[in-house]
Amino acid sequence: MYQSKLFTKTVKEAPKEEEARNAQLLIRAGFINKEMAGVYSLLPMGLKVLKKIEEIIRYEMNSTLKASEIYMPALHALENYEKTGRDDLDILFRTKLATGRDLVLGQSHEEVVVPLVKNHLFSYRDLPIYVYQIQNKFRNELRAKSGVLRGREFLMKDLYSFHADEEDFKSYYELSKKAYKNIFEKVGIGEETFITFADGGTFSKYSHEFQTVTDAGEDFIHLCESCGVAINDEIIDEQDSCPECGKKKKDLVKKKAIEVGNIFPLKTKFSDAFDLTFTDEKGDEKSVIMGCYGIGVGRLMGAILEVKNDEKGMIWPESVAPFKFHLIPIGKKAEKEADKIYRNLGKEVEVLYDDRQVSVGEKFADSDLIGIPYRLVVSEKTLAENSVEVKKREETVEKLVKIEKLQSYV
RNA sequence: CGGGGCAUGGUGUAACGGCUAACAUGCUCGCUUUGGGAGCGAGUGAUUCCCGGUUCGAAUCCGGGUGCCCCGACCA
Repeated sequence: MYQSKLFTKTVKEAPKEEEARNAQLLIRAGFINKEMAGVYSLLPMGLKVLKKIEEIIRYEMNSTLKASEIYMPALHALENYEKTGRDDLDILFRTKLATGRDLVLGQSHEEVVVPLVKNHLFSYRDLPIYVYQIQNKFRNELRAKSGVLRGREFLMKDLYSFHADEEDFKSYYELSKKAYKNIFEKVGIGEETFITFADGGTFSKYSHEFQTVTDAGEDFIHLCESCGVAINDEIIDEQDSCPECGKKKKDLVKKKAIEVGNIFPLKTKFSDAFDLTFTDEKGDEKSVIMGCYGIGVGRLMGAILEVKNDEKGMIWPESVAPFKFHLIPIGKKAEKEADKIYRNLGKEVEVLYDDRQVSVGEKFADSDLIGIPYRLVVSEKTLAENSVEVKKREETVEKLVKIEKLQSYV
């Protein structure tokens, strides 16, 4: 893409109202626009990053977890929440139809997916069922905070599983841990992200969260460094030791972290609320066992950024970067060759081509801010060697690479 | 929702109750310049968040709103 065609601009200083590192960088680089507290527009490069994260999630949902993607509405009937007892949640955005019927904006989709599945589930032969969606959620938070980490409208992946018995649920739940681990590794924060025992609510001992260690986080976890599992601070008082390997509580390390994912055994809480049942092999009617599995997609983008940045700007992992290469010509004489390189590389990978007539310093500063993995500089100097200077964003060393060898980086 | 802070061109900041609200940056035009946010010149851009009050006079003081940020509470 030609940088001159990008309608967004970078700015030197973030608005002073943003203190969160993720919001400062995303706004300075023109990835997002703030509409109000906790509500952001996604601009071209921000959207590209988000779409890449979505695709990584989709792949794991489809291939590892064999789930089917659907898309449910944001407008929900309040009646459904009366059935599950969640109609008094204070984070619900409430609204009405013109006819007066009470509605809420969806903050989660159990109240929609269970009646939906009820229309398609009758026999044990129909089970298990796995459905997921990637969709905006609305939560009327008393306090939005930390940039994109806690918004009032935000993109979320939510998966719901339906099982005939506890064993079948259990094995799927374990598989979901694996899928989640794959996702966080692929987006580049595998080393900082830990599965964490958390409160299971009234009907399960535990749920599990995926917590990314960063000072920007709003949770505290107690990390067991021997087995790489953590315990959420909210349940630490009930524990004597690591539930995974038995290491003593006093040897766990307390860290600040952000919850990027959560998986939750629901037992029959929601299926019972809507009489979601099936007929088993013996002809008996039984309740369906459920699980739900969430990932905050926008929050994940923010969490990646909190982990991957330096004083100059963002450092995107290649898997989610808006572009792979940032091509920068210096001087009139380099432009012709840069055009040619852009045409060749651009056929195979995403290249942001800085074709703007601005000073070198500005190009470099913007390049560091935007944080594309590979910076390619073409100048009279490099052309004398028939080369291009290649620099990885996360490294300080540059090296000259012959133009014909550039293909090996694709 | 409890506590604290802030609000001035697009952005970042300045201005004793008193002159035409200043500076930087941005943007426009011209010249110049191309290996780290370049230089010179000329322009442009503001209902000082809103409503009310005090005063001869309010960006500045007072009252009430609203918005934003931070701490806490909350977070199936």
